[in-house]
Amino acid sequence: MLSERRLEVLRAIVQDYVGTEEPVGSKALTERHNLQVSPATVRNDMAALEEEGYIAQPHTSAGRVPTDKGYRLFVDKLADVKPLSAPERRAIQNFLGGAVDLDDVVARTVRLLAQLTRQVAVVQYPSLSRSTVRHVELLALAPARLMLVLITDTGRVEQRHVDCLAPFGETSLAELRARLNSRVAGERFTEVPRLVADLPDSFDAEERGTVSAVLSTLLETLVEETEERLMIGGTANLTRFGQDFPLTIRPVLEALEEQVVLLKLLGEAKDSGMTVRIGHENNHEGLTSTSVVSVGYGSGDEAVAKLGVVGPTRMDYPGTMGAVRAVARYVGQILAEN
Amino acid sequence: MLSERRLEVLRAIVQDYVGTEEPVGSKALTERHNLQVSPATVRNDMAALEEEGYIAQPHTSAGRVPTDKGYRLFVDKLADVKPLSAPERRAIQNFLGGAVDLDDVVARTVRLLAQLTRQVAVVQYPSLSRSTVRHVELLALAPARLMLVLITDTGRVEQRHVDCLAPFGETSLAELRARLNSRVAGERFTEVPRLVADLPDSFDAEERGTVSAVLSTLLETLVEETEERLMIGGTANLTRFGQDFPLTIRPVLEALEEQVVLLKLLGEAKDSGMTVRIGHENNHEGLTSTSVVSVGYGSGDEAVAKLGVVGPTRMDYPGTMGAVRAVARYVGQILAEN
DNA sequence: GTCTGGCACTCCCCGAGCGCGAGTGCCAGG
DNA sequence: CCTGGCACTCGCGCTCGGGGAGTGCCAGAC
Repeated sequence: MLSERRLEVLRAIVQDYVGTEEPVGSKALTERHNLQVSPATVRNDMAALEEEGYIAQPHTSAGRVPTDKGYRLFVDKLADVKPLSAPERRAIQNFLGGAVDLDDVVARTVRLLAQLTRQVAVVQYPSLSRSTVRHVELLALAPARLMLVLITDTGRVEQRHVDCLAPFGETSLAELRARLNSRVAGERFTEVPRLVADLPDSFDAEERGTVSAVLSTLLETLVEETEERLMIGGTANLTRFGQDFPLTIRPVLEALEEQVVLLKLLGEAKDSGMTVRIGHENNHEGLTSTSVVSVGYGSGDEAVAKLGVVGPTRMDYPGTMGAVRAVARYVGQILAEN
Repeated sequence: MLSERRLEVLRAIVQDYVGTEEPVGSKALTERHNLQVSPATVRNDMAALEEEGYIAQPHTSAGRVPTDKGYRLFVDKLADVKPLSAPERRAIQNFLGGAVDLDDVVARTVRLLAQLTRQVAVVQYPSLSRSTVRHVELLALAPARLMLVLITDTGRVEQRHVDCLAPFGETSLAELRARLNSRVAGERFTEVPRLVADLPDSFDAEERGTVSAVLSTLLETLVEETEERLMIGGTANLTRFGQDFPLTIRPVLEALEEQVVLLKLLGEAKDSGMTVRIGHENNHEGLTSTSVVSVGYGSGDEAVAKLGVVGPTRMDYPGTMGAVRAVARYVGQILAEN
């Protein structure tokens, strides 16, 4: 077990390194933090911390740098989430309040997060699988072609075309629309398959094919994982990463473009509470020198999606966590208001 | 007026510089292109080209590099659009053909363009102002709250909430829906205001307020310029820019994040035919070392939106133009099929 | 007039060498 | 267990010089 002071030294190293972006030495530490001990003592502590794998030196006789393990300990034990100031909170509320629709909410959230944290922001659209159905709309585009529009309680809209074998009358369409909605409106997506299973039975044989086609399109839409969308912003902040550029920034940009990677990352995070994944914990080659801070958000108690930021492992964790948490809360509020 | 050979020299300089990314000298030129003249002659030509401002040297006694003016001449007079190969075209068609909805079409187009050109791709969503209305849907969310859904011929869906002063019956709602659609379905957005102007008159006094509210929300949606959306991809390709990184890449990323900037850029491009804006022609500080190749696309003869790529001024113009044009064509086809 | 070969000149790039300074590990003493 | 002292290490930045690619100019040939 590490002594109290050694933890204090680790905290100081993390803080200084995050601030200066340069390896920190024993002398500088004692000067900037009042540790009440001499540099030599700190050196001994550092040697111990290095032994345990919390810090490392880039070269012999250089200062120390926290390792992923060191950041992990810092986040778990040594850092408190830093709450935002009142003006900051007001600004968030004002900014998000001006949104006109879901797209706009997400877009504004991304901008906001990127600006607050000065890092890359990622916001997932409210997930279909955890939402409920607000309304299903059916339109005839052509005699044998329908459009299915699915509207969720979070305001998300999905649309699909359905080709019917036989023309489908306006009366039948109205009936199907009415029955469909009376069954699924307000229900969770996961319940829908069960609720509509016997719907085709109540239609004439000749209409049954089309009804089934509509239903299967609907079900497909509900489970479609590829439709887990997200929005990214603040990539320009990547340029503040370091100066060893192409090597660092390239794989990160590539990872960010692969929405699959990000969705997986967010998916692996805890459903409730904040998740911080540091460096190698991301299990992704391009993201070994980045950390991801994410948290769920939703209109009610339950999270409908996640948002977060991606930044260098060398980031201001308390501040970032504070911003992420605050933004998630306000987004939840905005969604609840609609 | 420049002689034939001097133009040939300029073309060779552009081609070599694009290939090697290094200033090109007279000797290398004569070796790689069979100009049938000696380096000394080429040097004279180069001096003339420099005099005219088509090329420049980074330092005394270094090779020459094309200027924006040089690229401009190259694009206008010396280069032909390079058509894609048959396999490439088939690949495009296959890839785009798999799209399930408009979002997917746009997303796939972005990926495709980025991959083909190895540059940053930008695709504008079909513009509302040039589309026609396919359907307007009205749903009652609550007694005094409606949702307005606007579906365009390009498959785009916009939704807005409308608060009514007084509850609005289901019958009235159906009537409004029917009348609204019979007037505007199939019409261009620009016509809509005229077509619905007298609609409130045909309703009872007490319903008129709500009808007006719905209409004004509809009109707002139609003119909403902020809703000109676009999608970006391939930013990782920026890392191939050069090695003097932070300085080059930073402002470009920032410009790309400002969708307003991009929309302005695309907006200034010609409506028909391909537009190439080179370096300073973009009138944007962050984009002085990038060129934008853009073209309109649409389901019919007329362009409903634009797409293009952003890359270094030192880019393969013929190839890029070929890819952009081909992709635009196929996207148009896909849209027409729906 | 136009092209060519020759020649002197310029200037960037690259690697070697060097001093400085920050930081370390270790040790002896409090 | 902490502290001050001390020798050592090693990366960084600087300068310096050689090599090479490229240029401009000029005189001569076609």
